[in-house]
Amino acid sequence: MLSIGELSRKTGVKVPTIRYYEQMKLVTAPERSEGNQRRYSTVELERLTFIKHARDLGLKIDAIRELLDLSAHPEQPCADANRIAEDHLAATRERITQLQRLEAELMRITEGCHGDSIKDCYVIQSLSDHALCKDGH
Amino acid sequence: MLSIGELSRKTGVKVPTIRYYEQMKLVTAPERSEGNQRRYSTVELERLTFIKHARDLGLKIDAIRELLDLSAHPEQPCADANRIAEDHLAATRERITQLQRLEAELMRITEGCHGDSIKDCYVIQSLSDHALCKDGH
DNA sequence: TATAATCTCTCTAGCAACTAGAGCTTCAAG
DNA sequence: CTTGAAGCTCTAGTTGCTAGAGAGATTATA
Repeated sequence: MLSIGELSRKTGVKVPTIRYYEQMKLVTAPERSEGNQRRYSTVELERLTFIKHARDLGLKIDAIRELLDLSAHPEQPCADANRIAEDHLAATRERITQLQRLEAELMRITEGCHGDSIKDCYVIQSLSDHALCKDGH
Repeated sequence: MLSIGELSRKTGVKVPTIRYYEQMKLVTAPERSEGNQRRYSTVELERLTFIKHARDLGLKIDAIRELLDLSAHPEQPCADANRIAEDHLAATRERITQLQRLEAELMRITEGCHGDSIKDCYVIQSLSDHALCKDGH
């Protein structure tokens, strides 16, 4: 039986976050000690490891909840689990593309500045005047 | 003189967001009509355009406030403005790298799944067992 | 000028996913 | 048996908005 602190150390999930997940019903409320402290078994350790890993991958709480529900029904087809992962992959790719566009513009802005006082600072000008941008964002 | 709705249409910033920015002191409280409605001049239009552009680039409210303060002092050196933009560029690049690592792992996970029921679904397994990951995240 | 349709006003509350702190109780080591 | 760390519940704060209630203002048309 693990205390919440030990569970935290083993999973890398902070103590208040574990309690938050319990509130959000991502993890079920564990047994309690005589003095009302949480005591976890390896079942909960595994479940929380799963959650941590999924969160590190950027999955939203709702998506994780869905995956946990799915994994509770081992005989069902896994198309749904795949769909969740693929949706997230697509969203991740889109976000990367978007950030790369921003990177390009930020480079242009920071490299373009050769004035030395604000009144002819390219950074400030670029932000004021959208027409200086190369692409429409 | 523009009403808040007109300002919204011209800048692409939603009406409640404009009021929110006023509360956050990103834009100063404008004049009011007889009947207490906000009336904006082109000064505010430009300022809000600046803000919108910076937000689209992903800059945080605090960074934007700093840039606005800087642009109010045209005779000061623009090194600070450059630093803000460069900091943001660095953060953006880091985020891209991070997302690319996630993309790789998500690909591995979704492509690896050839089972047809949850009990041997690679997606679920990968999330449960961190050891299946190639890199340490 | 009356009236209807559309804006706008303030205020409060909610979102995601936590984090921080107050004030208290319990546990484990020596 | 004491003491200090860890745990408990509860509330409120974070960021950048968004939604809704219920009231008042403005504008276009009849």
